[in-house]
Amino acid sequence: MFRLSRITDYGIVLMAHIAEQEEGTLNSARDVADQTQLPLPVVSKILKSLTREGLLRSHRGSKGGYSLRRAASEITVPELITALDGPIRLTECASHTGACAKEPSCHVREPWQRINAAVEEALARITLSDLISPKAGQIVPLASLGVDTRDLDTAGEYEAGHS
Amino acid sequence: MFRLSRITDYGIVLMAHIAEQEEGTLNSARDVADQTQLPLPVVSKILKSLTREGLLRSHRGSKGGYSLRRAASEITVPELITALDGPIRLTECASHTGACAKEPSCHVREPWQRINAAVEEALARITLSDLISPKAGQIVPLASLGVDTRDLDTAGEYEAGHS
DNA sequence: GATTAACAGGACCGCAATTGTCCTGTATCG
DNA sequence: CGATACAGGACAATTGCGGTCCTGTTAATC
Repeated sequence: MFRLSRITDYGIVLMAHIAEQEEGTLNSARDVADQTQLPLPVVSKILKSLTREGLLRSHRGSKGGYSLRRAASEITVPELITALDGPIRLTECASHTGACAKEPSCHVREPWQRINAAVEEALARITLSDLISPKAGQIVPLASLGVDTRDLDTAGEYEAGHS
Repeated sequence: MFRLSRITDYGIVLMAHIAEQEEGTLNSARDVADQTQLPLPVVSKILKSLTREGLLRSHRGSKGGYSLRRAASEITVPELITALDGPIRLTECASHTGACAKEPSCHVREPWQRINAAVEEALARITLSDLISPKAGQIVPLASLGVDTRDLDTAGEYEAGHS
């Protein structure tokens, strides 16, 4: 099933929550768990991972907690996904060439690799701040993403299509 | 891990293979399995599913087999994914509203729904024929998809930044 | 009409991966 | 020194996927 793991789903919610707090706030796992209504152990685990991956900064001890390591506008969705889910690979052989014994007889690999890259690139245009700013709902990503299957050289003939 | 199921991966390979055959050819599961180097039981299972989902037409009996029900150029990637993997939902609540008890406290749902739609839309621009035509590798989809996170109207204030 | 080739539709099991919890450190604040 | 919080794993349980197989049913061929 084509979906993100629940951990990643949660992780993004948590990051968004932290990003919404005033800058400099230290968010304890407990607070975040309470406010997002997610179970504490899970929250704790995810925040630890995100810290390990360099997306959060942690402060130990009493009155400690987590805060963003970079500005929300500098953190992209694929970074979040990669941190929690591992690298984005829609198909098994999407990234590496030569990993599949059936490559000689398979004519689909290379196109898929491009599709994979394309999806990742599309997501990379969305930052954490896009997910939280109330405006973001309208401003929003990809609304009518200008993706085109046909030859890009002839992009002129592609209707500027907003939906 | 953010990926398609193996069944879907295989399914697309199989569909591409069938699409490559001369129109009107009846492809038996055995032939397809042989030529794609995939195990017959799996191939058989997948082809049956694809038939049930209306993407393939089947002919029973000796000398029977499968053929595309529609032209390859009319079959999109999300159709394939949906047929085998179910509807595209990057996150649990990406499609339906009201399924998550935490919605009131969650500020991320709506943006995610858009992202989901956007990814799907991006993939929808890719047809089966894009995956098989030898040119397609170059012409290719999405190569530098013109997706933009910021408001399209205010695109000016966004640093032209491609990475 | 008998035989064979192929699809139809499930039942079924084993493995793997994800979830979620818990426990034992270590650091920091008061 | 005590309380609070993060760090880092170990761990069990469930879920679902991947893959196989079996029993019909349909159609072509001899």
